Amino acid sequence: MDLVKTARALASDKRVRILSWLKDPAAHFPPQADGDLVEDGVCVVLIAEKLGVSQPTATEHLKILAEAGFVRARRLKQWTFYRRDEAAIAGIKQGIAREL
Amino acid sequence: MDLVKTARALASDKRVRILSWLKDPAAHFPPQADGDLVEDGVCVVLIAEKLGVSQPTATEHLKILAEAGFVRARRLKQWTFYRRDEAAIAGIKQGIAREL
DNA sequence: TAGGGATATAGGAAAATCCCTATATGGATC
DNA sequence: GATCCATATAGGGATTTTCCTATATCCCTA
Repeated sequence: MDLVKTARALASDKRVRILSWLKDPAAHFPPQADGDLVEDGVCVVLIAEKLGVSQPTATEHLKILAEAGFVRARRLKQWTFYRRDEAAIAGIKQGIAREL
Repeated sequence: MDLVKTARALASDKRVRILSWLKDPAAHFPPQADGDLVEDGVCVVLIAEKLGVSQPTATEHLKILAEAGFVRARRLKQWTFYRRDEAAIAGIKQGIAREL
């Protein structure tokens, strides 16, 4: 586990909020026409709107979270849905507990 | 616990290395004339040298670690010694496990 | 295959971080 | 009190991060 890379991903209020929202997507986002909020994840546009940033900025934040292992992207039709990777996050927590 | 502040403190290779060295100061630093490495902590100059940065830069890194709760400063004579705050770090680990 | 919607990439401006030198401060000692 | 050593603070340059607009790409649908 790369502790610095993990920490950098969490060193942003916006990224931490995304992670928090994705714990319970149905409580934080409206239903989607395609893609189940819980099963498939939340689409980039919804995250960008709730975050109050442009779509490219949201994409960039999600990319950083994905590269650190916190979330996974799933492409369905023309949308990309992001959801938490709970198994990876559990591993990250263990890694932090071990290395800190 | 402020997750973003904690993450920012860890979002630097140099600060993570300091934290790691301070787990076992005697294994990483030479004996000090004043101040016990384990009891009192490690003086700023030794940390700056090992880190390969100037003294003010080391001071800045240590300040960031201290403000996030990872280390504590102890002033003895004209030296400032830094040591890990294990109780606080345990709390940080719990906080991360809870909030992530 | 033409059109359109969603996402990704490119490029650049603004802000934050990192690290330096110079200097101020704090405290011990002569 | 004068001096010296360790640390803290000030100020500034270089790099990185953040976020935007414009545009390219991907993929569905007509």
